[in-house]
Amino acid sequence: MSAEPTPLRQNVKRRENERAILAAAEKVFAEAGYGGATMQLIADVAGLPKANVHYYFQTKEELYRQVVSNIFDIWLQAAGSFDGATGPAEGIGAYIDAKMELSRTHPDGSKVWASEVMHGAPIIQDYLENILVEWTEGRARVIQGWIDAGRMDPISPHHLLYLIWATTQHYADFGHQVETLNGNVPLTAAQWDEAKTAVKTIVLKGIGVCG
Amino acid sequence: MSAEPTPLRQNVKRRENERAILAAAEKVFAEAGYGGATMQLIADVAGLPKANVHYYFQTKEELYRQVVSNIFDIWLQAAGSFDGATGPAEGIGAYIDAKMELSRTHPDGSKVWASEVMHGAPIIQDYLENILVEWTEGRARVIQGWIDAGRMDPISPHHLLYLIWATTQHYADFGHQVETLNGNVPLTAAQWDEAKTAVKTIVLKGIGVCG
DNA sequence: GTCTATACACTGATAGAC
DNA sequence: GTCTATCAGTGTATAGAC
Repeated sequence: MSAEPTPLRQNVKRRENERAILAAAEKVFAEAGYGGATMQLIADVAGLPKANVHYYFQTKEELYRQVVSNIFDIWLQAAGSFDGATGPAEGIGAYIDAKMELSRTHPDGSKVWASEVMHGAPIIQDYLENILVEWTEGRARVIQGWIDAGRMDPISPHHLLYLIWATTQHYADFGHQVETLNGNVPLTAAQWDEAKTAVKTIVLKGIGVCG
Repeated sequence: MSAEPTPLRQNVKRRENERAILAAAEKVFAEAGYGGATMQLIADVAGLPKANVHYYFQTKEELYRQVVSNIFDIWLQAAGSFDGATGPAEGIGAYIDAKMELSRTHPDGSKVWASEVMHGAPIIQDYLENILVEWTEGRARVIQGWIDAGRMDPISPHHLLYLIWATTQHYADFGHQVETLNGNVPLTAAQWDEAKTAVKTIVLKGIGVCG
């Protein structure tokens, strides 16, 4: 009934397995940290024997690096909200929305990223020093331009960005604490909207933009 | 020359060793996470044989619990800035200052706390559900009182607190990223003041308080 | 390509001499 | 109280049958 595995089929299987392993790894690394995560548990969550995980990703560190790398890419995509904005209200507002949405849909990725940075970014220091520095300086210049044009208050662009990163990612990284303070139930869709509105209201008004 | 160890002397030695172990543990747990930290490394940093660490703290988990517990206490002390404030400008401003100062002087503790919460607070969930919930609800009522009195904008107190926690702790938890974006050098005293001012400016203006 | 069995290193914890 | 030596358990990684 079933045909012999063709090269195409094998490639499909390979991609499926790699995706399953990466998804499982993101979850396990987020829940247990790099040191606490085990290849055995990642294999179990992915539904594969441990040796297969090592077949696709030779070492634990290589798998971890791939996970962190994927997260960083997603993170950078949200940065697009900044570009093509006609002013601070639109640009910063859309950026906050995008990052809040990422915290809602991708909490595990955010946690892995936070963990990596908290431990001194041993794996992705080169990303930080190159891509992130470049991105940050570019956006800081955009913000400074808005300030020079009198479209918002003279706030240090870097500290403004830190405040936005910290607050939006808090809903993912400290999601467990937020849930506990919410009576041990996850935020509802309405509460997520409330959070987005509260953050945007404070930030935009705080930098002197009407909204 | 030296006298026999008296009970007093032994107690002093005991306290010194415990303090050294706790300080080393905080540092190692912050840098490597719970799973990545080893009793051997903690012992080395503390300058003691590994067996001695086990003599004072029977298990790794017990030592970790003690570290997290200490951090939580320090965290709650900063909360005092809120009490006795005559209004939102003073209360929230002082609270931000206190939390920023904690991030500057106690970054390791902040990281351990963040790591613990990110992994679902397996050790200190009872603290969260009791002490933190109580503290948060109490302060939320204070803020709501200021709102009702027309002294600040009608912002959701919980989301305001999350924004303050996230932003102030970001300078500790993501200190490595901040440093990288600062040209690979730590923030100077002047830059810390700049950060404090930026955060307070955005938050206070953002909630409709003149300052 | 897939999976079982296993080598090898390391960790938390403890026993027992001092 | 202190420290050396060691055990039991677990982790990453791989060899080799299929």
